[in-house]
Amino acid sequence: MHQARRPRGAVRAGLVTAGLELARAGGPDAVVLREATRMVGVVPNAAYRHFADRDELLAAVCAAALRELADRMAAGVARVRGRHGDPAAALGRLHAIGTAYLEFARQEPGLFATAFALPQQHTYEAPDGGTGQERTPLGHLRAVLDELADAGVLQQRRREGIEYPIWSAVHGLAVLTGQGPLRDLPDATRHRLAELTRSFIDESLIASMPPAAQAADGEDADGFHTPGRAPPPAER
Amino acid sequence: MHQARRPRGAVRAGLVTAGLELARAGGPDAVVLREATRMVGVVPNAAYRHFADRDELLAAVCAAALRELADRMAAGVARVRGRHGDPAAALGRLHAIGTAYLEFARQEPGLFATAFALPQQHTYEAPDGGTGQERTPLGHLRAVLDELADAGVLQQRRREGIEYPIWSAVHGLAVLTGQGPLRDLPDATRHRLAELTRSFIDESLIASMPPAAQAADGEDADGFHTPGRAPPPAER
DNA sequence: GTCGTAAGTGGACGCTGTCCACAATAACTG
DNA sequence: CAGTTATTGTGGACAGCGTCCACTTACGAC
Repeated sequence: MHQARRPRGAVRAGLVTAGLELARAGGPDAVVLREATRMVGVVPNAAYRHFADRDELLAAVCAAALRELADRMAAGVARVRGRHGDPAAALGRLHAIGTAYLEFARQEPGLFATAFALPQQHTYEAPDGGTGQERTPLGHLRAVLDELADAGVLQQRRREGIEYPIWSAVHGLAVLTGQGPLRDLPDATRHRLAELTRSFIDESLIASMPPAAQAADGEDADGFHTPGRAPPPAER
Repeated sequence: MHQARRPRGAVRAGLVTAGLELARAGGPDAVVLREATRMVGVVPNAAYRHFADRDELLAAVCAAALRELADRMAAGVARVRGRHGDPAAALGRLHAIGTAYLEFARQEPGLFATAFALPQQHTYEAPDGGTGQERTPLGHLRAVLDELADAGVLQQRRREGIEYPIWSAVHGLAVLTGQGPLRDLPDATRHRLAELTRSFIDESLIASMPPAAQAADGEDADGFHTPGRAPPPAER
């Protein structure tokens, strides 16, 4: 019983899906080639018709994980009401982006770790010929920051490059409280840290935040930013 | 020819040293038990007399890598002249900490990745019975922030918990520009991002930085913060 | 209808982490 | 100082992994 042929590209797509499932369950190290082929129902070597080696499969899985993160960020942004250019709405959208980022890292630790574990080689170019930042986390962040600058919340001369420190702060928090040394903190403390980081960014972003902007807090995804006093951060 | 016995604990220490070497060259995944035993000159199973499994060896290597990072941060701080409590010196020490952190991540990417890749189990308690934060990155950061608060640069009511957003920003930048999607940026851009993040932190930290504090820039480790205009950050 | 090529199979290799039973030394006991 | 015991290193084995090779099959183009 040789070769129960599948439709064009079904095996490749199946391998990526299977790899994504493995990554969701156990991070990048868990995406093992043989197991993926087993899930697709094909012999291990079949994978080598679609990927040069395991790293190339992992690269595809990473790209998929990154896209899922980007999509969740976009969904979080879209959930914030208010017309483009409204200062409060723009700030709410920035908060929504950070919240979506941190929630993804917490709810899908395996996928989050995989999204940023792209192997040495294989940068895996996006197939559609865009500028390459439409559906990436950085692309979404830039769009919101541009809106903040348009709305006058963020001064134009401070706009350039500001996405990197902001991304770093949110990403660093996600990593440290995810797999990092701050991982087994209680949820309340984790929320407190997220709130702390959010206000840290806000205070660096704008000289004086209008009261209306602070009201935009309620627009956040699902009460992730609990205003109640959480216990102070734990040691080490 | 059985057993050319070594002094007490020499094998264990040798395994950790060998593991550290492997981690330095290739990150946490490269610390492979059999290779470490080969370097020590012992049979693979000998490792199981000192570690329950590979993860426990990795945990020890992680702790060593983390300690090396902490020591470099301490060295960077110690290099900044100026008495304790002097605002400019305190700010210089904060900058030195961040610089040391980023330089370690850039010069020793394998060790840096390993330091934060502690396996699921095996938290690896420090043997000396201290409070557990003396020689850790967080401990050093806290000490400098305490000094900044004492010196009046950082308001006391903003002191609590501020170490986490700052750590997150620096760590996030290190990760993103190290193994992350921003890894193959030219050095000049990388420095510009570091400078950008530093001023981002400064602006969130203090309402108005005294001019004297800005002069403390010169105290930084080795001109990592080049004041010259670097090209703007690259795309994606 | 023939034929080239893409796609899947089977078997093998070396490497890894880990387990078991055994041997020899170091350390403690009397 | 003699004998027991715990510690440490050895040898051999196993399954699972990534990867390579030679072979076979089905599909699509001419």
